Amino acid sequence: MTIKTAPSKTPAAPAAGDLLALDNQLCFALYAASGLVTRAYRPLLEPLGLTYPQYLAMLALWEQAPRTVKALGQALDLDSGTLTPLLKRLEAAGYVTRTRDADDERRVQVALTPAGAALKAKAAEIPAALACRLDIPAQDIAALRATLQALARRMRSEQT
Amino acid sequence: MTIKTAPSKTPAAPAAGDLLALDNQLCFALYAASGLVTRAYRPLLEPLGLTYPQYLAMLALWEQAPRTVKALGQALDLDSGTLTPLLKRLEAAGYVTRTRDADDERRVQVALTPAGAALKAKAAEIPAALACRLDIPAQDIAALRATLQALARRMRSEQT
DNA sequence: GCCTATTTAATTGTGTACAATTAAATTTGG
DNA sequence: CCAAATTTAATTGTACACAATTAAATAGGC
Repeated sequence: MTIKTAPSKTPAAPAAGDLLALDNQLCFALYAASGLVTRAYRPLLEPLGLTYPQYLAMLALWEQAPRTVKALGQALDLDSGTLTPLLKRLEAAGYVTRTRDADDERRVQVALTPAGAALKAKAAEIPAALACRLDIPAQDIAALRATLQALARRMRSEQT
Repeated sequence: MTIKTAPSKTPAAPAAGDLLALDNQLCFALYAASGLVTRAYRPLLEPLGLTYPQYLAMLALWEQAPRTVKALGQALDLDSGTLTPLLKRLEAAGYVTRTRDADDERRVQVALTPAGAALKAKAAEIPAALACRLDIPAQDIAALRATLQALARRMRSEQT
C-alpha cells in the first residue's frame, strides 16, 4: 500500500512521480492531435486525389508558384528525401511540373499545371468543412494556431 | 493594382481571400509543431536506442504492462499495421516480449523485459531536458497540452 | 583561370502510418 | 450446440519522413 504524498492542488502541473505519464507529455498531445486532424482531412481530400502532405504542398504552391524544391522544403519543413517522391506523384497526377532551372541547373522549379491551379477552387471549401468538424470558436482556433506557430518559431531558431 | 477591401482589425481572423494560406491553417501549425518537437527528441532518444514512436510505446508500457496490442493501440491512437512492426523492433532490441494470451489466443500481450523496465530510469531526464529546450513556462505548456487534449477528445468522439 | 568548398536534388535504407485484406479465435443468435 | 458475426493481430501495398550519401553545378579564394 502506498501513501499519496501530495494530492496535487494544480492538476495541470504533473507530480514528480508521473512525469513520464503519457497524459503529461505535451509531445504526445501534439502527436495525437496532429494525427487526428490529418485523419479528419483524409475523406475531404480523397475527392481531389490528394494525400494530406500533398495538400500541404499544393497550399504552398497556390500561395506562390513556381518555387524551387528548396523553397517548398523551407515552407513545409520537409527535406528533399520526402519532397522529391511526393512531387513526382503530384506530377504524375497532372497537378505540377518539375523543370530544371536554366539559370542554375542545381535547382528544380515546381510549377502548377492548369489542372493544379484549378484544383484550388475545389479546395476552397475544405477549411470551412474542417472548422465545422472541430466545433471550436474561430477565435480559439486562431489562438491555438498562434501559440503553435510561436512554439515552432522558437524551436526553429534554436537548432543547437 | 488591387484595392484592399478590409484592412482586418483582427489579424488572427484570416480574410476571405487567403483562407487557404499555409499560415492560416491550424492543421499545418499542428503538423509543423509536431514534427519539430519529434525532431527535438531524436538526439535525446538516440542514446537509449529508441525512435520517437518507440519512446511513446515505452511510455505507455511503463505506465501499465503487460498490455495487449489493442490496448496499446487505443492508448497511442495507432493500429496494428503500425504497432506490429514497431513492437517487433522493440522485442529485437530486448525491451519487450510479445506472447499470445493463453486465455484468448487472439490477443498478444506485450510485456517489459528487465532491460525495458530499467530504461525508464534513463528516460526520466528527458522531459526536463525538452522542457528546457522549449523555453516556455511550465504553466503555458500545461495549458497548451490541455487545449490539445480537449481537441483530441472532441475529434475522437465525433468519428462520423 | 583553377581548385576547393558549398549548394541543390536525388537516392538509399530504415522506420513509421494507414487502408484493406487475411486468418484464426471467440462470441452470439437461433 | 452450431453457424454466422465479431474480434484481434498480422500482412500487403502505398505513402510519408529523415539521416546519410551521392552527384552535379555553382561560387569563392588565391
